[in-house]
Amino acid sequence: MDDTTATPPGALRIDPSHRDVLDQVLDKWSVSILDQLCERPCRFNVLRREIPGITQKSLTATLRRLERNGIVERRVVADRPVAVEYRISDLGKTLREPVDVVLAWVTTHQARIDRARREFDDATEAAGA
Amino acid sequence: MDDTTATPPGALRIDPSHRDVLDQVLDKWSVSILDQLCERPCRFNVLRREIPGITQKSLTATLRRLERNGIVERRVVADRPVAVEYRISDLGKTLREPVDVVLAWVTTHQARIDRARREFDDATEAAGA
DNA sequence: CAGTATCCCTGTCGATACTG
DNA sequence: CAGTATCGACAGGGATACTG
Repeated sequence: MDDTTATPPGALRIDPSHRDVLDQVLDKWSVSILDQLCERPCRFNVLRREIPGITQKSLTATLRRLERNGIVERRVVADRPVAVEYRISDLGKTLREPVDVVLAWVTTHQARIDRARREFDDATEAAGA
Repeated sequence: MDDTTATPPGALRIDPSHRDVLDQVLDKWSVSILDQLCERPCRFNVLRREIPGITQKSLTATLRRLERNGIVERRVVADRPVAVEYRISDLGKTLREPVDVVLAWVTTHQARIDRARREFDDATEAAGA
């Protein structure tokens, strides 16, 4: 059945600038940071602790990139012992829904993807052997 | 204000396996291939032509990965002069909507993102100078 | 506390050449 | 036509050390 999944006429096509935005905003660590900052504003080391596996370097780089793209806001709270707070921007809030849609897709289809992978790997191995 | 930015109760959190799927399925070339195959099944060199900038190597690698994840199906059509057809799978069709949601987000907010980038770059440059 | 600076390693990507 | 094989260039990411 060529059901209604069939490509809607107005289907979107990707172009390099789209790619560029996706790379900057949906990369390895951005989604985790987004998750965290959607819950509450956070200081640097809180984010560091809440996101297992991330290094200072990657955290700094990702925060900078998200800040540059207007997704998060950086704000110096105190300066004696320096304190910096990151919070989600209004633009960033709008990103949450699309990301959740994608994550929901992953969750929904994960079992099927895993199965596909196993079958592929088995078939490949069998052929290769 | 500790407003209603407040995470909706059911908000999704990312985990490593989600990350892994996103990397395999929303990477540099996958979306373009998805776009193309959602329109019609294609042969290797047709895809190659339709997707500007992609190399054989990347096309092969991306198609294999998508095939492994059950997103596209590979099918040998003829074998005298070898002909191979790639088509979107049922699972792949379900990926289209989430991807379109993300692309729609990019399209909607691109101007704002561009502006944010310029402002950030200007501010950074001013500070750096 | 919140970074910056450096080194190094690995994976990725493109270009090129070759094959069934 | 549809790939595979190989190589060199390069960016991303981690570990470590240092700083205002």
